[in-house]
Amino acid sequence: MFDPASTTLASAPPARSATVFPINSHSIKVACSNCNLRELCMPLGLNREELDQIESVVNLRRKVKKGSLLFHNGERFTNLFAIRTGFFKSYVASEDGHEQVTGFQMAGEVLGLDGIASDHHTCNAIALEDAEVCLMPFDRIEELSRDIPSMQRHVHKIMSREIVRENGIMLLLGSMRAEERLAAFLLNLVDRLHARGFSQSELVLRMTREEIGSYLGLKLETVSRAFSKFAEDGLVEVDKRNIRILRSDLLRDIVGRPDCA
Amino acid sequence: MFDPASTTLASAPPARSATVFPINSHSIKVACSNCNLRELCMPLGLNREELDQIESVVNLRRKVKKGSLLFHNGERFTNLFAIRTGFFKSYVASEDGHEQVTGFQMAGEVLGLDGIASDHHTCNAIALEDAEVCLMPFDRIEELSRDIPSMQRHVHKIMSREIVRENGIMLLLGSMRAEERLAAFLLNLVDRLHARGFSQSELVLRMTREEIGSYLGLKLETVSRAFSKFAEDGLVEVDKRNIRILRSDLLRDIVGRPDCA
DNA sequence: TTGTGTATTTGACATGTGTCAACATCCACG
DNA sequence: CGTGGATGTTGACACATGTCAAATACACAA
Repeated sequence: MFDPASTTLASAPPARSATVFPINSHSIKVACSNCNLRELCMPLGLNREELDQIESVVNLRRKVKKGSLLFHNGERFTNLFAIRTGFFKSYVASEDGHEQVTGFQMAGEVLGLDGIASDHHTCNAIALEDAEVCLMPFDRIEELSRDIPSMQRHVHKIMSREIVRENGIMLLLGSMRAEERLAAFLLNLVDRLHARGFSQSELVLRMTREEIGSYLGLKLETVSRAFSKFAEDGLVEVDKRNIRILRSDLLRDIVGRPDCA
Repeated sequence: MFDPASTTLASAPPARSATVFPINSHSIKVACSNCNLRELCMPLGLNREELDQIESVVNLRRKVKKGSLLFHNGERFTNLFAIRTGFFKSYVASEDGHEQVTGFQMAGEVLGLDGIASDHHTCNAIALEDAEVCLMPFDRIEELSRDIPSMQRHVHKIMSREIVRENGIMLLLGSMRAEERLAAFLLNLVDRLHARGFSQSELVLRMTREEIGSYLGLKLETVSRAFSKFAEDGLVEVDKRNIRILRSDLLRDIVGRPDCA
């Protein structure tokens, strides 16, 4: 269970259908006021005028094909991106070419916060399925934050939430063993999907075993073995990337603490 | 018994002195305009009036004894803390009692950003030596950010920088081996100390091997062995917590290359 | 002084995960 | 339909790090 007060993300009412439906082939106008993800992206309790202001900022969408980059390390930072549909991974690369996945993002989540620090992105974001994002020019966000305190607070909370999330990942990477990591990962994913109106027990992985492994600090073979172990023990059913969670209680036991990543 | 905080960060004498004037045992007034850490805490290019505004926000200091908590998980969030003197660790704890150190913070750095997300802190911060911090009520920071765009940008950069830092730790924890982690850790520490006017090659560790290990996802014995290996290879001199870096070039090589042992 | 507790180092051994390899499966595309 | 490349599973083995234990040094209090 999640605590509805703790995060606006989790408290959002079901926003159905994160599957992709091509809207138009080019960038189009956005209407935040009609967007069913609004409560994930935007602060609550805005009046009509404030909503209009926001729509003047969030004025473009962009479609991102599966496998293509939304932004990359070194690119100049100008926009934050709110995911409308689709699924992304973000990752950093070390000099020797190793890739470390730093997160998987889904509808209603924000990408690009890393770029604020130096006006250039320091990581990469790639679409794991055809996706659509809303462009939010950051200087306009800052203007808006100066005018609308609830907007300002919202931006701060989104950034702080990312810091807290990464604290959780550090705990995971620093102290958990393979099966604990995978259990935490699955529970976190299914929680976030459930908050968006999807099943509590079934999910489709959009990423490879290797990408999961990179995120969890494991090799793909170890991830595969952990899946097999869970299946053997009757905790989950695994059919390629289709996962059904049978015993989330036992998964939670394995993690030791719920809701970490 | 004035002034325990004069035993500050490291072995070398501070070039840009971080020593404190004698102060009494409770919180006192602050003068940012005179603070030699201003360039770390504050945006550049503020005029007199803006500085006065800031000083009306950053109006209290607090002394923190070695070993005592600055804030803890669950505590209500009201302030950010700018470190004036001293050295902190921040950490999260899992239910089973395991502690994961999430960072070590020194003069000029900011603590408490985790609390913004939910109005409560989600980690703990403890002083590793007698310390002094400036209290910055966050609602006042937000007010100020609305009035002074360079302040707003500064706050955003500080938060983004923390996100980028944690991305780097994820890379470290997810893909580096013990000696690479320790090398990266030492280089990072000495860099930050050097930016504060301390030696490029000498440092005094304010944390135990166990705390280093927690931060790096290693056991204390592994940390100790890595230190011994570095010393044996002539990369560093290790005398308990006094470290002299002899070959930072080779340390850098170790960080960059994932196979060297 | 002596004693107690914490921190650190080092050795011997255990084990979880990585590495390498073989094989199966699936899907995109000719 | 094939067919080749990406993806996933599983086994055998290697090795980096964890675990356990002992010894040392030091700080601090009685």
